[in-house]
Amino acid sequence: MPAARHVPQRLAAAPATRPLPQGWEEIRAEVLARIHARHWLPGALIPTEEALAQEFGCARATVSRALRELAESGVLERRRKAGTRVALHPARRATVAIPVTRLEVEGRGQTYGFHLLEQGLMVAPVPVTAQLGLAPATPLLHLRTLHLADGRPFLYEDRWLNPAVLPAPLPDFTAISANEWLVGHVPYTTGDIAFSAANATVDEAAILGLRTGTALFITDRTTWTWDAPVTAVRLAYAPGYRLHTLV
Amino acid sequence: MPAARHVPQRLAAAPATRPLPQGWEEIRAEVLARIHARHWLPGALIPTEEALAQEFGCARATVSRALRELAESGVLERRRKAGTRVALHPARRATVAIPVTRLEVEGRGQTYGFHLLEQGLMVAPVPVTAQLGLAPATPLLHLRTLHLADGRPFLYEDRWLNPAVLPAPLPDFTAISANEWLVGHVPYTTGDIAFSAANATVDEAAILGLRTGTALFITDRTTWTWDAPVTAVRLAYAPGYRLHTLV
DNA sequence: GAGTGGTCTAGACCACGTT
DNA sequence: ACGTGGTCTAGACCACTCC
Repeated sequence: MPAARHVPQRLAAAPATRPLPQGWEEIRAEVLARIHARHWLPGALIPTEEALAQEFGCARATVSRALRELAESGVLERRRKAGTRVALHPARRATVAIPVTRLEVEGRGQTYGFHLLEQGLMVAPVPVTAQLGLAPATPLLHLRTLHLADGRPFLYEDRWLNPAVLPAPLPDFTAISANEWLVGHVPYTTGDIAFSAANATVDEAAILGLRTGTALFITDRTTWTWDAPVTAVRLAYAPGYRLHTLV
Repeated sequence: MPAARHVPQRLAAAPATRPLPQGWEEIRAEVLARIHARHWLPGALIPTEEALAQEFGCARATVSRALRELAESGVLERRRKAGTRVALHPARRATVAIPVTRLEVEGRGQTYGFHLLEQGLMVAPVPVTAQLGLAPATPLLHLRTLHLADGRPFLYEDRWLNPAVLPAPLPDFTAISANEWLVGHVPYTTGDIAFSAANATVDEAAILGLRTGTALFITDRTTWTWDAPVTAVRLAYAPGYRLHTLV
């Protein structure tokens, strides 16, 4: 909880108000409450940081922190000079965690395992090189891995690695999954992730032990380190997988 | 860009270093660069805020902002007294935007439309009431809506609304979609979202104009206002839909 | 030009968790 | 107990953008 020292009293006190919000978290809650109470309507301008700071008897920076968080979660829209508005079309933002597969499995209390199905340097299909922004004929390291939970197929991973940007001694990918080695050895800075659904192909069904056509949850990820592409990977999850938002 | 005034010069200047990072964004980039250069290894302690502030010649609050952002995105792990470490198992966090369906369609340059397929007050299935934390026999408002893009099926929405918490004059849901009315009239404070894949049922296939068994991208959302449940909704997207992360 | 948010500073107190 | 991050303050300058 925030400190309550040095609290300047409002001179123009509203009669019998509830206690002032303390700290940026309570201010954020208070603003949300006013929006929810339809005291501040969608699209409406809310008071300036300075006005709110005066009302709450705190520094402007504290109000700023609260409003910034709300703007980052899509509740408010802020522009200099124009002020702060309640979002009219709240494209709410949600955060998802993308853990290493081993931890994802172990987090469910299951035993993790994996099989490297294929490994080889080869020319990638054009969609892959295009996605990575590489010349069409660039040879890439292709790894296909089946991840297991309690010995049962959990996730089929089809990965292309750019050998040009990998640190020198490549590991034995039958001993450590590419997934896990990468996060420890190529901390990435940017990436793009897309989620979708697809019917299992004949190959995917065979690998995952499913009937052809089973609906699979798909994650496509492209990873970059500064400006060099590192890896493009497609993850196909066995049925039952659900990706949850945080909090 | 941040201000560069009042920059205290480092007394113990390292010889011929590159210019100091200016502002919290550049500091964040510098920290990321050191991690990426494997100067700071996964699991390792990095200097304290105070030490970095001294090194960069800025206030501690500026370093704090940069490190906080990195912690929020999963790159660093911070604990009081224990200090700040490079995340050993970086469960990277990604943010997705959840817009109103109409805007999602219009954002693709397509024309939006919808049909209300069913509307009625009825006892919800047990999984739904359980998900909302309501008594099993609670009557809920059930809405089934088909959203269209350029006249073609885009999204099938199966929604349960808690009438007890809705503002008094309910709209004509054939004129405004529940999706859109809710965001304008019941700003929510919390919610849980899960993404998954499922084969289209016979009904879903008929509604969306697909073959039974087609893989659908599913979003399940539960929404609360403070502590009262508002709505539980299942969205089934027509094939081709991809959910992208921001940035 | 002027108003608003965005950032920075220097200092301070506090909460938490390791020791 | 003590070190580290978390937060707050009061003031300042700046960037952006609307008028």
